[in-house]
Amino acid sequence: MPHLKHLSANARSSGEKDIHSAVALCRLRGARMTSLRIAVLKALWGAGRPLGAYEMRDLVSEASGREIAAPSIYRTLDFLCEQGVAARIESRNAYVACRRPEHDHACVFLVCETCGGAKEIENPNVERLINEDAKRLGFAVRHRVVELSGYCAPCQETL
Amino acid sequence: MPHLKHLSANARSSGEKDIHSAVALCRLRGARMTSLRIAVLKALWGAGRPLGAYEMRDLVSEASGREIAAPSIYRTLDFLCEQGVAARIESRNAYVACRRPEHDHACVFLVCETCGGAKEIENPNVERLINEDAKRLGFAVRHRVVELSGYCAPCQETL
DNA sequence: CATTAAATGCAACAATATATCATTTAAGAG
DNA sequence: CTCTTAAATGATATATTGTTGCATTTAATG
Repeated sequence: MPHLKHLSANARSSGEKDIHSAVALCRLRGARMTSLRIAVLKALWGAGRPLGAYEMRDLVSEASGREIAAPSIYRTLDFLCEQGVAARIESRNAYVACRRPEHDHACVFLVCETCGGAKEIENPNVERLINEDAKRLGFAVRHRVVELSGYCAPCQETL
Repeated sequence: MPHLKHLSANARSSGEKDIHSAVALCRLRGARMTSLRIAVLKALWGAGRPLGAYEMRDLVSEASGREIAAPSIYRTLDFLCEQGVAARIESRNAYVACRRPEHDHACVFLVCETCGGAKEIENPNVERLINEDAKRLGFAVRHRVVELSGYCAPCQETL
């Protein structure tokens, strides 16, 4: 495996297999996996970090050899988020491939302000506590956003 | 107290006193509380719900009788957030007055998709769990975003 | 192959946010 | 009180992010 030194740990560990299983999951649900959707998903996995919509547009446009317009990218990203194979980082206006494609999952994202990387973790206890708060207030939760920004371990060492 | 039926519960309960204590807190820290900063803070308290920056610009412009430009509004909102007397709702691109002005607080916001209202609660356990996760990963947290969107109790009854 | 709903292309535009530099304001020193 | 100086604001332009509306293409199904 040569020429991998510029790829992040996330990108290195994300093989074709992960994308294929994400694609398969969407297909199982009856969703159409078009070439654009697959291209966007590949770009997300390949980046291994949150990508802005316009950054994504440039990547996919270059990879496909033609100009993809912003609305197509936004629609595609919306679709991937609905399917749970991607997630939007609200505090960054950016999108990442999601490791937990089950629907309505509650992830915690840790976003590094230095390298721009995002780590996704699960914490059922956080989800439970939050849901308890909501229930106590009679609030019907449709979507959860739990994001931490700061400095990841590698970036702290570099300083 | 006449003519209050169009104000939200939040707005009703937010008197001058709250604003004054927020202003006093900022002053104690050595911050300059200018007329623009106070006007923006008043608008935030008065609204009792998250306001977008441009919505804020229109409100403050009308109240002051002259056009305030977007950059001034953004700078002012940034300042109020740094002081902890306001908070940004990332998933809404909006700002609310903050009931817990202590710095580096971890609030949970419950934002209603129907009425646009936002309720702010504290949950030290959520904060603790999140911090434990971060610590385990060697991640240095600088900022936390915990936001729920869904339907508040009153809006559920209306349906 | 025809039908049809979903997906995409495309152009314009709306909403959100920032950069830059000139000007004003206000706190503290003398 | 006036001067000095740093902070805050004004003003203009521009960058970035996201959406609307409608025409066209694509792909699943009969």
